[in-house]
Amino acid sequence: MASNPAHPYTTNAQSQLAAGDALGALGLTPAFSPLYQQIKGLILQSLQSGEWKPGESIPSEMDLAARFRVSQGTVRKAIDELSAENLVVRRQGKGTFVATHAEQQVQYRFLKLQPDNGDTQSEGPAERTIIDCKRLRASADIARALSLRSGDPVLQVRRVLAYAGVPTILEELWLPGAPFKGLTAERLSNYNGPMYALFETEFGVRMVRADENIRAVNPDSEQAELLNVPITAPLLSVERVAYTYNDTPMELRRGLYRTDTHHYRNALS
Amino acid sequence: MASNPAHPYTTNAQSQLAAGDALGALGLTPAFSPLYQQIKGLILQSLQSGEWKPGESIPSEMDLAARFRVSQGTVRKAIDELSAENLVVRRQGKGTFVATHAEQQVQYRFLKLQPDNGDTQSEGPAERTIIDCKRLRASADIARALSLRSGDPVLQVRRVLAYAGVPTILEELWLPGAPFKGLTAERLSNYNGPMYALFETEFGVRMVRADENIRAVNPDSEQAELLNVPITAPLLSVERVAYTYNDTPMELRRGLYRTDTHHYRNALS
DNA sequence: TAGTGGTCTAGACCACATA
DNA sequence: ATGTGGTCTAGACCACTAC
Repeated sequence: MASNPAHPYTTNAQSQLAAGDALGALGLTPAFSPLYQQIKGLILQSLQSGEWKPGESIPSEMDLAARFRVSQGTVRKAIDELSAENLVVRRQGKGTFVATHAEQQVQYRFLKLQPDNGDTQSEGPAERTIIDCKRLRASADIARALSLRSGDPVLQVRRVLAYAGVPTILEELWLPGAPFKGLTAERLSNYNGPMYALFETEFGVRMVRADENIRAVNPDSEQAELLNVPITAPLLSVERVAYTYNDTPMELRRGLYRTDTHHYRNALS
Repeated sequence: MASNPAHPYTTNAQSQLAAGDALGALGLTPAFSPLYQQIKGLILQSLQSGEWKPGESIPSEMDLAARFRVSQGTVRKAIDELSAENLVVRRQGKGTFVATHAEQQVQYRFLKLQPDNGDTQSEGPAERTIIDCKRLRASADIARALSLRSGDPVLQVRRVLAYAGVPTILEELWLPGAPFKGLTAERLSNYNGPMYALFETEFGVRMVRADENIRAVNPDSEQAELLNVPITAPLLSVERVAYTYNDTPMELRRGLYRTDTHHYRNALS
């Protein structure tokens, strides 16, 4: 076969095979997937390995294209998907940046509670009070949620979030012990900002997505006291499992939300 | 200027101006936007005008490219966005289809309540019972939500949804009177399927997105009786505004959900 | 076999940010 | 002036579906 000046897909097929072999060498199924998906996977690995840290810029599309030996358009499509999944943020003229919970604009990305008078647009809670931070052994349900074994070491944190002096959210959260070694109530109290930002900068753990299960419940007497409501008050129970890369669960969080002055907002599409 | 064999962006700019003029003729701001955004807008108009009906296929990318005098890639990017917004569904080898609430696969798209034991994956409620369907005048809050004036005619529907014989959802919904003229309790009772599918086929109204405000509340005595719970039971209050094309609100729905055997599931990313 | 959407490339120019 | 992401085109081939 003559080497025509333009036969893009031949080049493509070669790269595809090469990338497939790379995946095969990693012990993954060499199942067929488009080139840009494979490139996306490679970029994901670099994100996960910490080659580029949260807030930093990743190499330009041209650089990545050269590195992976594919066209710039293919890299672009890979980054398009990463951007749609909120793993990176593109900024025209500046570059593509690793997403972070520490940025002002998308702070408290996972907190859907908003004040009823929507003028103060989705700002974070004004006051945060740590109740305690204990080292425990995982019970069966905690272990299941975090993909651990019963009895594995976990950290339990409890705190209250208040808006304008009104305690509104009571949170109880569990973290796997190993990745969060060294986390104390004091460090949590001293940190001023979203807890997920602290996880990124201090422990290198980046939450990329989460699932929430929501119910209406009544508080027990201790919860009622902490939230300053009667035990007959209906409250939102929000159970969240947050995941880092590779769908690895890294946090179980159980929140009780007062919804007398706030509401949980959800956009459906 | 000589007509070079390849000067794509010149062609592009011409088309851009042409499309811009078309928009201008419609009285819209001729503000700059990329060609594919303008094409997206034109496709959206055809969807809205009913040129292609829910469930039908729209013209192929090549046909649309010829129609709008742009490249197939530009049409593709426009359809990409419409697909991401769930307005159309692509099927490889078959075509691109207008999305519908009547399809088996995405039925009850807006219903986030799921049974606690996730084995029965997000199926619809088993039994639906219409309580009543009245013609009323819009109160101030109903009017505001539906972008009507106080006193405008609206329809109010109330119904109960049950799972395995257990009444679980009590819904009260308001619709603008004009578009839904002729809707009766009988027609609702006879229809077997999602209410949004009936809206599409019988009234030509397609809901494309919705916003929900969620709270924890206690029922009043009537609500408690209909749901077969004590008035002290905490319930989820889900207030939804559903929109058709052009962000036009077409339904206000207030639901009370029992969350003793079900939960509201939300994916955050 | 033909038609559809899906992938990939190559190259050009635009819009934005920075120096 | 340079480099980044953003847009647009043209053309090729792949994967799926239907006839």
